[in-house]
Amino acid sequence: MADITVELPDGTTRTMPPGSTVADLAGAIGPRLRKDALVGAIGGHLVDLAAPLGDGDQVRIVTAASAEGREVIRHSTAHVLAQAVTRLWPGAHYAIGPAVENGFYYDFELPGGERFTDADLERIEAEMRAIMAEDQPFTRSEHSVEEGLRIFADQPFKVEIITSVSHGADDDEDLGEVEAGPTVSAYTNSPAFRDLCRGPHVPSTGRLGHFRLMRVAGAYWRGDENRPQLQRIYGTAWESAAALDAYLTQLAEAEKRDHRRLVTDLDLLSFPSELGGGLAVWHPRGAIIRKEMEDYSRARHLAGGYEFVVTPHLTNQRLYETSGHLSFYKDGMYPPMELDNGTYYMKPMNCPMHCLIYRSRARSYRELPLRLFELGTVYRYERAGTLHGLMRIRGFTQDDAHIYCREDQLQDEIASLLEFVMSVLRAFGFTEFTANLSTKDPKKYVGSDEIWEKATDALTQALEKFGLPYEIKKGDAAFYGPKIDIDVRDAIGRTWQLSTIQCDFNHPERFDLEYVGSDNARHRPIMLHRALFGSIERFFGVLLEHYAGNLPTWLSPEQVRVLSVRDDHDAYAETVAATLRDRGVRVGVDLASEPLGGRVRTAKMAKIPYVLVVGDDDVAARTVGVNARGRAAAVRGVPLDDFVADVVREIGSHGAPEDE
RNA sequence: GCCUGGGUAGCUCAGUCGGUAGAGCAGCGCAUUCGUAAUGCGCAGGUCAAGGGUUCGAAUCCCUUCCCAGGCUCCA
Repeated sequence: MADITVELPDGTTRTMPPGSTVADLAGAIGPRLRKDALVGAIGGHLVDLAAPLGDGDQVRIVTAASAEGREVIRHSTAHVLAQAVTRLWPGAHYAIGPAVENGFYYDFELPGGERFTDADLERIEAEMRAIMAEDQPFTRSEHSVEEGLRIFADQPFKVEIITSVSHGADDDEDLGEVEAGPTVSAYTNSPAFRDLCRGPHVPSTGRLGHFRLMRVAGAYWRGDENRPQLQRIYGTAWESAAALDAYLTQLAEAEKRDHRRLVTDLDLLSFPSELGGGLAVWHPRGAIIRKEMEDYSRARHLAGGYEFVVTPHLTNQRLYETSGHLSFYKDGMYPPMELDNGTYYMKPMNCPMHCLIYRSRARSYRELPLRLFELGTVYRYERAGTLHGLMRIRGFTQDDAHIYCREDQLQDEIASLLEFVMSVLRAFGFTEFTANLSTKDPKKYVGSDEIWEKATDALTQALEKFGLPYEIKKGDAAFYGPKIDIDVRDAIGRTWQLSTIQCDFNHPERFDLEYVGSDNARHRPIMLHRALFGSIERFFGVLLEHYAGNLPTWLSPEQVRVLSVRDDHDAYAETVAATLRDRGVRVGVDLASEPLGGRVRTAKMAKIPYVLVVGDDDVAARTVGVNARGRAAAVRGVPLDDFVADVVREIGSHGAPEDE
């Protein structure tokens, strides 16, 4: 047999003896690579190290510390999880077990309807470590469909997968397990355990080990709430102990900055159970932050050519019949109130009401674009299990605007909108943005193809203009028009979807909105929906987590706290506070009733940007001792007037003590 | 809505086999007068989420409801 020549990623070629595998190739390149190699990629398709090479193949060796490598590790760890569970619970059925972001899961059905508890995780983890210590090889085998059905005869979920794939189903979930085709593949890592799987896997279980089982959860088979609910075990797995530690540290960090903890610790707001789930009351400190956010938003909107409107929280159902929402979204609305003059609903959105304002009189083309803005509070009956602090809540306030414009204005309007959105988000400390562009679902849409194309173009060009990285989500648009969603990246690298810009060809039609053009004829305007924060509550939560509670000075409820060293400095402390207050600074005073150290600590724990300490020297020289948040040492003897000027400047520029 | 786990003082949590509830922090009072992350002592604080059941006796066992956490599903 002739030698095999393969091409490596750098373009060089290498000739190998016939029958060589990916592992042989890695070994030929270097012993270190042979050791680090986890799987290979032939023509971009991941394969086991044991896979044979073919002449002319383009081959790449994949090591553990790569996205592909981690995915393989996670997938292989999931197999070991299933193996451990079948050892501990003989007769357990295992369903699917893919790699996911940061880890993996596996779904099980235990004999006799038994459930996992948190305590079981420890046992399972120990069993997994034993399997890894046994260093079992993962061996691939291929079978006909009939054979596959026989092998997995006692695994009903596997049988269902094999059956559906062999019938040509193209369910993504199934394809994670097996590839469509006349054969199915399986991996055996001990005589006692075999799993249906497309692979590839690490060469042996000994290559795994930097993992941790995280939690038990219920999950519907096939993600369908009408089908049985399985027991899902989630885990995380990494290529090294260091990577695992880094991940666990990041989780701990995220937990520390959980907004639900911070709102309590900082006394910002609460969710009294008397109100029912998903409804918050804002305490004074939280309300100050919120007011600052709203004031800033209003000021920017005013400057941006928006007109403010106000609409009621309650409406007759006729409105939602006109808008068409009722038939679609009734489930998400609070139930109707039947009154003698009709049926009323809490409003779940502001758009239809803004349309009524537009329609309240004849509109001229000269008025367009007409930008209506409202901090509109809406109520949506989110299902109980979906509520999550401020992030998913039942009563919330949208910074909602609807822009009515002519077709020839669409392009410019969208471009300036995008700029406006990013500019406002930057003022809140976000610097990294990405976007998603959702395009037409060909099966479900209203409006002409022409207008869809025009609007999609306008959105695309705006994204290009600002160099915003974006992904196209084909068919993801609402039926009424294409949209851009903007994600921000926070201080610890998580992304949050905040803003949205949506084209709407439906409302203008349903509300019969018109304007009189320069040609004296009636035309239909285009409507844009856009929210910048999305919801104030959610944005507030995101901000808290982004800053870990250390809000920039302009947003801090208490910007400065003045502490006197002894009570004969109390009067001067009050003078300092009054001076700051006169300049619009929010300032508190903590007089000398308990030791200074304790008062400093209290102020620090409240994350107050500036703690001022005043004693003998300061009274004499009209100075303050400045202890800035995030700074190791205090600065003594700062002239009061200098401090006032600095802090006023910082507030105006949306700065924080940490910036200096 | 579904699965699992929870709900004990304002917060964080302990409470053994079913025998009427405990700590730290916070709060209040008194003392302390102190130069940068916890001054001391004392006091008060509870329908053990709510309702029902079992029991001589329930924070503890059972049922229902509400709320919370993590998932699933959903998210106009």
